[in-house]
This record gives sequence, structure tokens and C-alpha cells, in this order.
Amino acid sequence: MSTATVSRALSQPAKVSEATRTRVSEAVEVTGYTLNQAARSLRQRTARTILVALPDIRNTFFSTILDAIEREAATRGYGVLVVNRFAGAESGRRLHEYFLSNRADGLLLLDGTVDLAQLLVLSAEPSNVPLVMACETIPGAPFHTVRTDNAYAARVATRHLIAQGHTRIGHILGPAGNVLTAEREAGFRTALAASGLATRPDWVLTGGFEMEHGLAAAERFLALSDRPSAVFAANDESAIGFLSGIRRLGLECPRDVSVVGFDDVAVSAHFWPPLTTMRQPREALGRLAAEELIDLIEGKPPRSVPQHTVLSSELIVRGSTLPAPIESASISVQTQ
Amino acid sequence: MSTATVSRALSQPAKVSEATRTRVSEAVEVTGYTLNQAARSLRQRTARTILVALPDIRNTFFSTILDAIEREAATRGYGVLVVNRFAGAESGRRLHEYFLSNRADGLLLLDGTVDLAQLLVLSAEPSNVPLVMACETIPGAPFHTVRTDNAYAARVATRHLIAQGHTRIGHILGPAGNVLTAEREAGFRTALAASGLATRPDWVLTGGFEMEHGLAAAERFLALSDRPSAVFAANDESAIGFLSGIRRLGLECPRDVSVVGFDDVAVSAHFWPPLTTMRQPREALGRLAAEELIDLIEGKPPRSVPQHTVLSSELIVRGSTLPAPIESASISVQTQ
DNA sequence: GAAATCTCTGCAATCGATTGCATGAGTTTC
DNA sequence: GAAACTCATGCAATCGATTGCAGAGATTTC
Repeated sequence: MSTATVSRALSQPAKVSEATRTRVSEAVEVTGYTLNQAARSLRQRTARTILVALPDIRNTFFSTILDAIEREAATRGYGVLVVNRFAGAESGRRLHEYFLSNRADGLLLLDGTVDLAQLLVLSAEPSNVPLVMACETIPGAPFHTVRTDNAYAARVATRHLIAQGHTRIGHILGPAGNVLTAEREAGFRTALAASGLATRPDWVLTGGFEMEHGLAAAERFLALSDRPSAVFAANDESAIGFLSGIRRLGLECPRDVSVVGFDDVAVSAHFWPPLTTMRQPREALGRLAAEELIDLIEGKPPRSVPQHTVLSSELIVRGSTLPAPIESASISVQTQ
Repeated sequence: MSTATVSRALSQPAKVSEATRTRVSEAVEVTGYTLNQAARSLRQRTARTILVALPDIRNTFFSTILDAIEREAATRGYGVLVVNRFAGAESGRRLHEYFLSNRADGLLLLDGTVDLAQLLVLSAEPSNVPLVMACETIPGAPFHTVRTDNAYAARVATRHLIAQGHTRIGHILGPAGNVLTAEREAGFRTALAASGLATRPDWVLTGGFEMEHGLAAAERFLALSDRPSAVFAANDESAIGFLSGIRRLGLECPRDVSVVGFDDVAVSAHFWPPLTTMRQPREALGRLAAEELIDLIEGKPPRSVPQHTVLSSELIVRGSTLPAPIESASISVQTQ
């Protein structure tokens, strides 16, 4: 029997006779044959692998999404190559190295701080690398995206504080230069403006997506002579760091300040106080992004126009937010 | 110029003349040539990729280790394929699929619940897949390992409670069938025995490595008529879930019960109360495991005897443990 | 019953980088 | 100056699965 027949028996069973198929499977069983993926990749110009590039895998937000991506990819027969801490000077070279070298068939990019020019080269002729951005996107870039409506969700979070009577509301920013930071800050400001509330510059604290950033923000918060009664943090990690910081310095949440986070990572429900937060549909984000990318790779249906999937987040109210204390409930005055 | 010369110019620069080398690099620059990894893999029977199989990437403990692995692999020019939720019925087939198919050159296994027979087949003739186990190992299995001394660390954690005067000490187990669970329980029991303390069966609570498990353990803890004054939890997640659970049910740590965790994940320092815990050197675990595996793959030096690297953990004392309350300090009676 | 059609299989080229061997040019040795 | 040697390069085979094409045999059509 020729190798051609064996190949067909394994890859396109419909093309060979019942008898041959059986003989082949028996032989495979006996000899323990396995396909050489490298040879197939070389011939088919396909790797059955996707590359996932993310900013920080240690962050639970991303690791949950990676989990979902990996599961979706596995069910469709794709392997997942992971590149962590993607942003930075090296990212261009690394992209180049991975693609056009047949290691991966497509790129799932979870990092919005990558040089757009590099990405455009990659996704255009002649390489034409299928590319999907998820979570963090680059506004206006011609790629398929899967994300949540961060600005709207930030508005919902802020409105929750306003609905509780807070009028003095601060914000802990995400990392500088990150699109999520900008979107969430914009939503925060929109919500305040819509209620006729002022945004005080010194109540918008620089921060980041890690607990240490929230901790540092707490120190600056404590140093304020006139403090807000509520704070919206750009994500749960910074909220947790912030709570940790103010507690060390003698304040208590929600007695002295209400806090809303963003993401609803696993620990938020178990923290003390349990964290009120915007829950992002992380499992769906990862799954849909992987689906989208693999559809693109497999070219069905051929989509020339970038597809934008926007999922929505959900407000989870827990113990870290309470109605504003009486002395600051001057809301009735302001809304007249 | 022949393709052979180009190949040599790129892979073994010493073998070609200065002039040719320059011409090749110029041509590469101009044409934007990149190596086809699939072709190289096919010819060299090498993928420059390692496979990392782990039980749960969402767990920060593992995601930090994966971060370290990825960094080490990247500096040595290796890609990282990730397979999550590895254990279970499918693991045998998946191993088979990935290896012997030239997708990866070696396996870094962070999951001790995989069928040993399958692994032995994989690592023996004729496939000879390089294999390193890290964190979770299989006792007695002939593989290189990188891990911490869990039993000893558990003893240290328990001794810390004993040193604070606790005599009534409970334990929240890890997941059933996990080697870490067994080692940590053994260390716990050894420490108690060494101090002449009894182990009460109803104080050893079933648990797991997730917060929900700690939460469930808290309910069983609360149901006890006679409770321990301190608890050693198998990891930080279960400790956090436990703390969350007892708080919901009206108890307070460390007033009513002291708690020690294991791992020192990022949130433990920021939790309330800040968690006393055994810090595992996660970065080193990941880095050394990756180094070990790649050395093995590259065959230098050829090691026929499995190498066992054992790192040590460090007790981080924070606010979740306090000296035993007076009424239970009947230690003087017991040690007489 | 001849022609047309269909089904299955084999032949051989192909993907692109690597590498053993051979060759020719240049250099050293005695 | 001939022999021995070094060095750089090219030739051509190789890795293993896939696939266009062709041909053998079976089946259907008129």
C-alpha cells in the first residue's frame, strides 16, 4: 500500500474504500504510527497552532481568558503558543520570528500597546496573518475585535455610586497609555457629568492594574485634605490594593469610603469587604475570540470587513459600597 | 548562490566567508526572508518548542510559574505550547497527539495526577521524550523533578502555630489524590506528633485548592461542637475561602481562629487579615524546571540519572496568626 | 456490447531547510 | 614545484505527508 493511500485514509476517509480504511487503522494501531506535524505543516503551509500574546499572564483576568482560549482551540484541534509580557521593544521582532515561519496560523492579541504599524504589515500582503484583538484593542485599527463596552460599564459602575447618594467620587486610573484606562476614565467622567457632578483633578489618582498600584494610590488618597466618599477603581486588583492600603492607614471600607472595582476576579467575592464590581464575561471573551480567529484562519466565511464583537459587563453589588454618609449627601442641593 | 550556502550563513556563520555572510544578510534584509520553521523541524527532527501541561492555569500559583517558564524558554529560543486542565481520561491521547508528532521537543509536566504508565511509555524507547516534572511530582517515578519540600514546609507552618501556643490545630486538605495534599498533610501530622499533640480526625477537613473548597470547609468547621483554635490550610486559595466563610458565619480571624496558608500568592499580603503563609519560590521553580528540560532536550550534559531539585519555602508571618487564647492554653497541662 | 462514468489506488512531485560528500581554489610544507 | 592540506561553496539527497494526475477495474448507460 502506498503512503498516499495511507495519508488519504487518515485525512480524508471518504476517499478510500472501507477495506483499506480498516487495514490502515489496524496498521496504525500495531505500529503506533503518528503523524509528523512538521511534515504536514510544511506541505499544507499550516501549523494548526495559534499564538496568544498577552501583557501579563499572572493577572487572573488574563489567565482565565487564556483558559477559555485554550479550551476552544483544543476542541477545534489547535495548539496554543503563549507569549507573555508581549509589549515593548522586542514585540516587532518576536512577531516576525513567530509568523512567516509557519509556527502559528494566526495571532490572538490581548495587548493594545503594540506598535500598530507592525501589526498592519503583518496582517497585510504578502503575509496576511489572521489577527484578532481581544480585551484590549487599538481604536480604529482594521482588525476583528472581541471586547466589552468598557466606557459604558464604567458609567454603570459610577452611576451605582451616584445612585447611592455619593457626590464626591474619585477614580483610580489604570496604567498610562492603555486603552482600557482611557475608556474607563471616559465612562467615569461621562457618568459624573450626566449627573451634574464635578470631576476634581486631585481625585483622579494614577494607578495601574496591579495591587501595588492600588496600594500606592491609597497613600495619595490618604494625603488628600478633602477626600471623596467613594472611589471607582480601574480593576479589581487596584481596588484590592487600595482597600489594603487605606486599612493599613486607619480607614475602613465602606464606612469611610465606598469602592467599586472592575472584572470580578475570583477573590473579589471573598475579600473583606466583598467587592462591588463590574463582572466581565471572561469565559465568553476568550471563547469568542478564539472562535473568531480560527474561523478566520480556516477562511469560512471569508470576511473582508473587520468584525467587532462587544459583550456587556454586569454590575455585581457586594459589601464594598454603601449609601453616602449623611454629611456628604448634599446631592439634593446639587440636582435642584 | 546556493540555498545551502544561505542556510549555512544563517545557522553556522563560522562556516562561510565574511563576504558571503554580508551578502546574505543584505539579501535577507531586502527580501524580508524568514526561516520556515516547519521545514527546519522536519529536517532536524526538532521543534524548538516545549509543551507545558498544567492542571489549572487560572490559579495564580501556576500562572506565575508559567510566566517564569515562558521567560526562560524565550531566552533560550524556545516557544511554549500550553495545555490546560491536563489531567483526566484524555491525557493519554493528548500526550500521544502532541509528541511523536514533532510539535514539541519535551514535556514540562506540572500535574502529578497523570497516568504513570503513559508517561513511562512516552519517556522510554523509542520515543524518548525529554520529560521534567515540576511542583507536583509522582513519587518514585524516574523523571527529573523540580519541587519544594512540601512536607517540611508544612511542618514549619504547623510548628509556627504550635510555637504560638496553639494545641488545638486543624487542617484543610488539598484535593484528594494529589501528591501535594498527601505531603502537606504528612508534614502537618509530623509536626503535631513531634510536639506530642493529638490529631483529631474531625479537625482534618476535606478541601481543595480553590476558594470554594475553603468556603465549604468553613461550613464544616462551624458545625463542629469543639473547634480548633488554629488551622493550617493546604494553600492560600483555600485559606482565603475559609476566612471568607467563617466571617460570613460570624467568626473572626485571628480572634477566633488563626490561619496559615501555603504559596504566598499576590493577594495574600493584601487580604484582611494579611495571611501568614509559606512562600514558595515560584519564579525559581518555573525557571529551573524550564532550564532543566531544555538542557535535557539539548543533551548537555547527558544525564541518565534523574535529577531532583528541591527548593525550600519560607514562612511569612502576617496578621492571620496570633498566640492562642488563654482558655485553650492548656498546653502546660498537656506537656507535663 | 461498446462507451461513458465512477471509484479507488499508485506514481511522483512538492513544501524549504539542512547536510554529507565532492570539487575547486588557495595556502602551506618539504 | 609537487604534494598535502585548508577553506568555502555547490550538488543533490533527505525529512514525511500531501495531492494533481493517470490508470486500472468496476459499474452504469444507451
